[in-house]
Amino acid sequence: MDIQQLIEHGFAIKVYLKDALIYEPGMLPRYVYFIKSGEVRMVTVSEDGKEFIQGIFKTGQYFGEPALIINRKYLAYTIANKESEIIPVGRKQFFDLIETTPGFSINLIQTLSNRLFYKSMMLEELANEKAEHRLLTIINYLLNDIEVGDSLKVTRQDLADMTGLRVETVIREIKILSGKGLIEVKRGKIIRPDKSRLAI
Amino acid sequence: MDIQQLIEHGFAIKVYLKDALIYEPGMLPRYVYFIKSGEVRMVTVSEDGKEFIQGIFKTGQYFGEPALIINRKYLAYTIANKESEIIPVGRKQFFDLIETTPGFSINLIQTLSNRLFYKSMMLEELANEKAEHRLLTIINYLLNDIEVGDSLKVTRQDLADMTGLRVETVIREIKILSGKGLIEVKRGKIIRPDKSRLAI
DNA sequence: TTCGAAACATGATTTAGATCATAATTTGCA
DNA sequence: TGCAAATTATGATCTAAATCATGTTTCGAA
Repeated sequence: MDIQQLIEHGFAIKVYLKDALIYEPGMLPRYVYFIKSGEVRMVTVSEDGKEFIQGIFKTGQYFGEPALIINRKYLAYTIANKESEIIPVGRKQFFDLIETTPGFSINLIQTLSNRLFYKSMMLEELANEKAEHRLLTIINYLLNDIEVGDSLKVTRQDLADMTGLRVETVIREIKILSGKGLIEVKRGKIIRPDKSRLAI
Repeated sequence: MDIQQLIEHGFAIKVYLKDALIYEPGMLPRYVYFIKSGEVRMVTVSEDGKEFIQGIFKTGQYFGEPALIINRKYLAYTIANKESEIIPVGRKQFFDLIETTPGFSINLIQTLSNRLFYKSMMLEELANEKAEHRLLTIINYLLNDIEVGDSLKVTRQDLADMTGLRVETVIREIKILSGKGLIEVKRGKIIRPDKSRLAI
């Protein structure tokens, strides 16, 4: 589904400022959210306040469908990482889109499959693997999405929040991985090396 | 998609004996598997041999689509838990089904959304919550699928393999949960009580 | 009905990573 | 460009759960 098409169909754009809350756990889903510009993060928060990043969504992507489709309360908070233009699409309109927009249904199926793949991979890591392995897996996964020579723009805290580790542990393990030559770090930044070791 | 329809359309049924391997990590997906009868488990295995149960699939369900849809190698082993009749449906036929079978597309979207929901819940648990909380969450999730008064038919090892814990930890924590009255245990079996505390 | 294998149980010890404390860098923005 | 806030860094201690060891109980097949 093209965002431009949505706008032409008359859907309203809503602006969320940085750190604005889009929805929170316990709310019943009423919309699917399409991102015209900006970025949001989806996080769950444990009883003692620790965040886990369930996903990051960027321009052109949409989020919030699973809870709406199966009609269950949200599990996560979704928060704007920066000022973002979001198009909320109501339940009925969303199902209309699925039925009437050619290719949207298969696009949704692929999107869900991709997320499922990522979550299966992370579940295996969190259930069974030690800190070093977890970090290497996530780092290689993230490196896949950037150009050779570029660096990851995530903080150690972000990596901690994606792996369920603590920031001190991430800092220590990154040093170890770097020392072993398993990742390349320049001035604190993790770089995508010329030859990517892992094609995930 | 109705299994009976598949059979009428001439798809062959393959029988897997108990503990037979259906696919393993690294293989490129060629089929989606529909279960006519029986049960399979999908597990990932860590470097040191520890299993994690990614999912259990039963009669009438299908599995293996995400990897096929996004065309990536399988991450998990899929193994018959008991003798099972399985209908492998090739890539092309599967996409034909999506396009031509009324309701199949939306059924697939719902199925994927449900699995995503479960995996998001488990990721939060594995990333942030302690053994007791993890176990209580999974137990309540599983209790939802059985009748009041019935008992869970999973072993402590199964619970360990679903939560990333060790069997000794599961045994000890179940005693604690039972002692606190948070779960009901009779002769070693976890029972679904009259009033279910948690509707997840 | 018995016998061997699963499953459940429990104590002792170890350990990976959390937690706590404190400081050095880096960043962005006033 | 100066300075507070964010990020990175590092050592010391603590702890939840893993690991190891060794039963006991339950179950299913012969």
